[in-house]
Amino acid sequence: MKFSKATNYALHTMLFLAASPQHKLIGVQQLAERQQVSTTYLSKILTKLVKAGMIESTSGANGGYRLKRNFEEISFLDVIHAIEGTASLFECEMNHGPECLIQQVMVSAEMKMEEHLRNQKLSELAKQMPVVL
Amino acid sequence: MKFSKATNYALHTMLFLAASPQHKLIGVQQLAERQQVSTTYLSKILTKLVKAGMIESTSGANGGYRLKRNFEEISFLDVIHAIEGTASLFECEMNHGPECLIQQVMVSAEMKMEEHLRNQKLSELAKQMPVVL
DNA sequence: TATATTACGGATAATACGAGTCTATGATAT
DNA sequence: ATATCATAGACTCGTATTATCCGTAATATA
Repeated sequence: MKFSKATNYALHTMLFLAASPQHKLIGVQQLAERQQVSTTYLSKILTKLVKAGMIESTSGANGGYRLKRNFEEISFLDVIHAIEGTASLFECEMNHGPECLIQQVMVSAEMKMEEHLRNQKLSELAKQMPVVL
Repeated sequence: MKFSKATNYALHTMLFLAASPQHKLIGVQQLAERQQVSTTYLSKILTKLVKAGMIESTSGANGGYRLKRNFEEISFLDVIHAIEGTASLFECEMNHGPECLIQQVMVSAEMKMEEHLRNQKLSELAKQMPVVL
C-alpha cells in the first residue's frame, strides 16, 4: 500500500503555485521541469485538480494554471482525494454478518489519518516554506 | 491506495484463532474454508505471521496453527506490518533539499493512523466479538 | 486572419504489483 | 510405510500506475 507518485506531483504543484504571485498564470512546462516529469503526464494530473475546483486553467498563448480564490481552505486531504479518490482504504468483502468489526477498526484508523490531513492547510505550509522544489 | 486482501485474511485468521481454544492446532484447510480462499494462498499469508512470531505452526498429521503466548499484546498494526511491510506510505523521491515538508506532513498523518492501530489489541476485539467469520 | 502557444482528451504501451495456482519438498503423527 | 500437513519456488493472470503519443480546442499576438 503506497500513495501514488501522482499525489506527490499534485501536492508539490499546489505548493509551488502557492509560492507564486497569485494572479500569474504558470504553464505546465515550467511546473513539469521543476519536478522532472513529462508535461503530458503532469497535465493529466492538473486536469484532475481543475475539475476538483482547486485551480483554474486558461488555454492559449500565455495560458497556464493558477490557484482559485478559496485557496486558503484547501487541505492536504482535498488534494489527495482529488487524485486517489475517496474510497475507503479497507473494505471487507466477506459475507459474515452485517457489520465487520475489523472493518470498523480499520476505518476509524483511517479517519485519524484523514483528520490530520484535513487540518493541514496548504496555505499554512506555504508560509513556513523557504523553497518548495 | 488500498490495503491488500492478504491483510484482511490475516486479520480474520488471527481473530478466529483467538476465538478457538488456545492450545488447539487448526489446519489451514479449515481456516481457508471459512474465508473462502484457497489453502495454498492462505498458507503463504500464515507463513508470514509465523515468521513475525505471532503464531506457531506444526507440520505433519494433526498439525496446524495456533497463537503464541504473547497474543495479548499483538495489535492490528503488528499484523498489518507483517503483511504489508513497514515502509512509509509516502516517500518523496525528488531532489530538492534535505527535508521535504510535504513528506513530513504525510508521515505524521500516517503516524496518527498507526497510533490508533497500535492501540487496538486483537485480544480486546476478540472479547467483544460474538462471531468472527 | 494566420500562426504560435497552451490546455484537454483519447488511445496506447510499459511496468509493477496484487492475487492466486500448481507442484515439489520436508516434517510428523499413526 | 503412509497419510497428513506446512513450506517454498516458479509461474500465471488481471489490474492499476506511470507514463507516451497525437489530435483537437481555445486564445493571445503579429
